[in-house]
Amino acid sequence: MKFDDKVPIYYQIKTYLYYDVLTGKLKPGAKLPAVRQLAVDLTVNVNTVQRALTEMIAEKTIISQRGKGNFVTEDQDKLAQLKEQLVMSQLAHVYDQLHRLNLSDSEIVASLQRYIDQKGAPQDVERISD
Amino acid sequence: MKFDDKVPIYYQIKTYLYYDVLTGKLKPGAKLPAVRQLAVDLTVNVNTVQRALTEMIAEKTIISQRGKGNFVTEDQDKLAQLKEQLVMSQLAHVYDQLHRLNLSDSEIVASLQRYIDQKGAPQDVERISD
DNA sequence: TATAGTGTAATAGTTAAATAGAACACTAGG
DNA sequence: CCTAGTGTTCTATTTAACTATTACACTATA
Repeated sequence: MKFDDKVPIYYQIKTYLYYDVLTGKLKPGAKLPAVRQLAVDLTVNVNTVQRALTEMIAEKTIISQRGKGNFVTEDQDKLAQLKEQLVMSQLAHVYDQLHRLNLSDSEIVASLQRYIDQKGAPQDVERISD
Repeated sequence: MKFDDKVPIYYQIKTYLYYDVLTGKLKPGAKLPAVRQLAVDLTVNVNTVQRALTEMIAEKTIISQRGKGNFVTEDQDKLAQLKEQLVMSQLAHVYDQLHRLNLSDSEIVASLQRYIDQKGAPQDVERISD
C-alpha cells in the first residue's frame, strides 16, 4: 500500500480500515484479517497495525477477542454515526479551505459541480493509441 | 498558532503561507515578515520556518534576497496557476473520499449544499480522515 | 565603518514513529 | 494435552522532525 509520508502510517491504516468498514467491504460482525496478515498485506510492522487497531478498539468500532480475532462492531447505529461524521468532516474541511481562498458559498458548490461535470470529459493528455 | 500533530509543522507553515499568498493577504512582490519574527508569531523554531521557506523558494513562489528579506513572487500567472491547482486538489480529494463512501455524484453535491445551508449550527465532529 | 536587520547554515539534543524480534495470553480442534 | 492460530506486550534500535544555540553572509544606513 502507498502511504503519504506526511501522515503517520498507523493513522493512515486507521483511515483505511474505517473506509473498509463504512463501505461494507467489512460488514458488521465480520472478522478482520489477522494482525500479522494485515501487516504483510500493508507491508508494515505488526506493531504499527496494532497501534491503529488499539485506537479503533478503544472507540469500539472494532471488537477484539483475544485468541479469536478482531471483529467489526455489530452496532449499526454506531457505524451510521461514524459515516455521517466522516462525511461531515470532509465537507467541513473542503468548505473551510475553499472559503479561505475567498470563494463564496455558491462558487464553492459551483466549482464542485464543474469538477464533477468535467471529470469524465477528456483531459488534454496525449493520446497514444486507439 | 495551532498545529495538527498528524502533519509536520514545517509543512503546515508552508500551507499557511500559501494561503496568505493566494488570498492576497501577502500581495505579489510583498515582503514577508522576517524569519525570526515568523518564528515568534508561529511559536516555532527559526529552522522550522526556514525549512518551509526553503521549499517555497525552490518553487519560486517566494524570492529570497539575503540581507533584505523574503518576497512574494511577482509572477501573477504562477500565483493564479497555484491557486487553481490548490482548488482542484481540494475538490478532487473530497470527491474521491465521498465517492469511496459510496455517495453518488449528485449525493456529493447535495450533501455539500446541505452542509452549507445548515452550517449555522456548529457540530463538534471529530476529524477522522487524513 | 560600525551596527542593526536580514537570510542561511551547522551542531547537538529530544521526541515520536516505525521497525525487528521475542515473548506472553488465549482459543479452537485433533 | 498439544499445537496452530490468534491478539497483546515489551525491549531495543533507527530515523525524521523539532528545538536550542551559535555562527556566518549580506544589506542598508547612521
